[in-house]
Amino acid sequence: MRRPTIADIARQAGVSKGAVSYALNGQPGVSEATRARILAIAKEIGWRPNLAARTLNGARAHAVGLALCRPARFLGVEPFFMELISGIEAELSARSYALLLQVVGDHEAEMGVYRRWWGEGRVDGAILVDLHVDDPRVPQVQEMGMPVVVLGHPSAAGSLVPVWADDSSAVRETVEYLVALGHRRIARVAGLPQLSHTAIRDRAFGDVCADLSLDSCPIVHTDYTGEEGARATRRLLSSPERPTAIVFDNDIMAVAGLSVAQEMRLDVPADLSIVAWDDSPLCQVVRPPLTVLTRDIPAYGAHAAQRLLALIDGAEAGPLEDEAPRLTTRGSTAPPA
Amino acid sequence: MRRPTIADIARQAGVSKGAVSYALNGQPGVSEATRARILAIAKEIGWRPNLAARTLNGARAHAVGLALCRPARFLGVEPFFMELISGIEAELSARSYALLLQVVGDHEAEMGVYRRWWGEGRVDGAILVDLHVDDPRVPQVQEMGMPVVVLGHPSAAGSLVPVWADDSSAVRETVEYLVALGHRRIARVAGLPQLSHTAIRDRAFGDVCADLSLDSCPIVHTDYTGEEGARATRRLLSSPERPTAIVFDNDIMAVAGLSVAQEMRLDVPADLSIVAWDDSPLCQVVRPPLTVLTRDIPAYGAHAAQRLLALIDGAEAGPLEDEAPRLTTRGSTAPPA
DNA sequence: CCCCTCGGCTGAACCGGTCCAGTGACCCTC
DNA sequence: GAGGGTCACTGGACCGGTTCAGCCGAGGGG
Repeated sequence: MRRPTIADIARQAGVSKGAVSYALNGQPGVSEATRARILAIAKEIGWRPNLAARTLNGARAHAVGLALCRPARFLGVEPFFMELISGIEAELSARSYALLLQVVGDHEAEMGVYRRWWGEGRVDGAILVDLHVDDPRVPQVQEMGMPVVVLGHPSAAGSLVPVWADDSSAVRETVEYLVALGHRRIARVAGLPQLSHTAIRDRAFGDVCADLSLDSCPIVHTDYTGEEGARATRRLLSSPERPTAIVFDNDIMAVAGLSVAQEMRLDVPADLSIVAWDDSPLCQVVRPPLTVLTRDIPAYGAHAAQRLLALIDGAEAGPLEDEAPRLTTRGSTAPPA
Repeated sequence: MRRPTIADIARQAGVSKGAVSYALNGQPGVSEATRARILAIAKEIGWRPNLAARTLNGARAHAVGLALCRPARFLGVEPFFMELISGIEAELSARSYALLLQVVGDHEAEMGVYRRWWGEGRVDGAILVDLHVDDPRVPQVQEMGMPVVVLGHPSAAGSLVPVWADDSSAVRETVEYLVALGHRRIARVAGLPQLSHTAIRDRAFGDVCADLSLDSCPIVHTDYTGEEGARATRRLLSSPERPTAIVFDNDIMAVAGLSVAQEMRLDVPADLSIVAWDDSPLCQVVRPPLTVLTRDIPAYGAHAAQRLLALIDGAEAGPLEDEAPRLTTRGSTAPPA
């Protein structure tokens, strides 16, 4: 049982392929009566447009690509990507676009994937995430001429369209809040130093600490895992200038830090205040529940997808600044004892 | 700058399109000298096969589909899907297959997605997850004639190829272990009751509790969220026949349960033992670290992808029983006080 | 020396759509 | 009633590959 084609419909309706094409695509060139007849036949025999045939005529592939370049075990850890993907999807599926996903090992492999997808006509565009400082992917995709939206700060996006949020102001808001509570020694447990958003947050943290002339404001870099988060916390809490507050770059490290504090018989929040970046069910489930920097990640993904679809449609798309992360206070922050 | 086609290569090499096609596909019909010349030109001008054109000739679409039918906020919570996807991908990308992903709201939408993908020739097959009891999707995809691998127990897979693990024996192993420690009142905080693996675990739990004539063995169903896990735990710990051990169906509920216990001034593991289903960094980060049922989820995904590719290649693929979850003991389980 | 075979290649059909030029039929208008 | 315009539709080229029938020339066997 072959899939029905427009030729089958044409034969049944007693018209030409061309007329069927017009009818099915809502284009002028057929009478309403004929159109209705053709649509009825198409429905009856269960006709679906063959995407390959359409694509071959220079039409869109109706798919966009996303290559994620983090080891599988890190991907699973953070809800971020799954939420991002569901946001992207919500937008794409409304327009019947598909998402092509690939998990790759490094940036070279990632570029290989994009080149292949683009070269094969499999995707109409892509979303670039996890920008690095001086990211080599930016000039490379620019050169490919593929429509691309970048999730990250405009300063790192070259001439690509960026969708971003103001992490700096979020960092500032957090530190100012902690200082208002009375903290003078605040530490930051950051993610991978080569990521551009880590650099931006690091700088903002340094700046605000200098502005407020804090006593100490160390930054420790990690790989986002709970183990490194725990180790960093242990190190910070063992130092002579022990911080009274720590801001973590993700939820899993914050929870690990909380465990370390409890292990060391420090009370949270009396002896140590904790702030996590990105809210997740996890943050609300532990005791005390964690004060967090909240982002609407699905919306972030949806906006990126919107911008990309606009770009694919040939529209001029400018950068989009999304809502900055908001501080949501819970039980893990308080004035130092 | 148009993408180069085989016609461009043919012109440059001074041969026909046909000859180029033979050369590029490693088929007989051209001399080795010509083949080398053609390959060199193809490489030089950066030729890539146009997938649409190939697909149009009845070739494979070189993509498989995966539609996930859980609300976005649940998806983000559990590392399961991200790990599963990375496992699937590892296998697919080795064969240059792409993964089409879509997050849908309900089973009807999911079937719509599969029908569209299959009808449009966008995918060569699909992977079905989260089987329900008497799942309507099973007969429907069977009817479509699309190659499909099911992640779930053979009893629910109809004539589709199942890839599964023996959850029953894992449940039994866990309960027997807890009983060996001295527990007589063991509860199970389960996931969505309509999921077929929940039903299987429920039955196994009931069976082993009966076999060992336990004093009480309540089951509470939840939606997998931390909140419901916490509520279920609170209810169980407030009952007159308070359990001394609880087995949770995922990690986030187990952590929520741990928090509830600590809130109620119960010591874990002295007053309450906790077991979580599926290991994750989270389980190792909390205090005490959680005893868990460990599965190699990426491998699970990889096996499903392997089976599916075999099916697509027209091979006869039988059911595949994957390794059963193993009990990994950590600090959250001990003899009752 | 002729015939046959076979390797190497060409030309064209084909996949399932889109889209453009062209063709009648019909209506309107002066 | 001739000219012009519009509408509904046809036929065929085309997208970029694959594949098949057939052609040509070289080499081998009788």
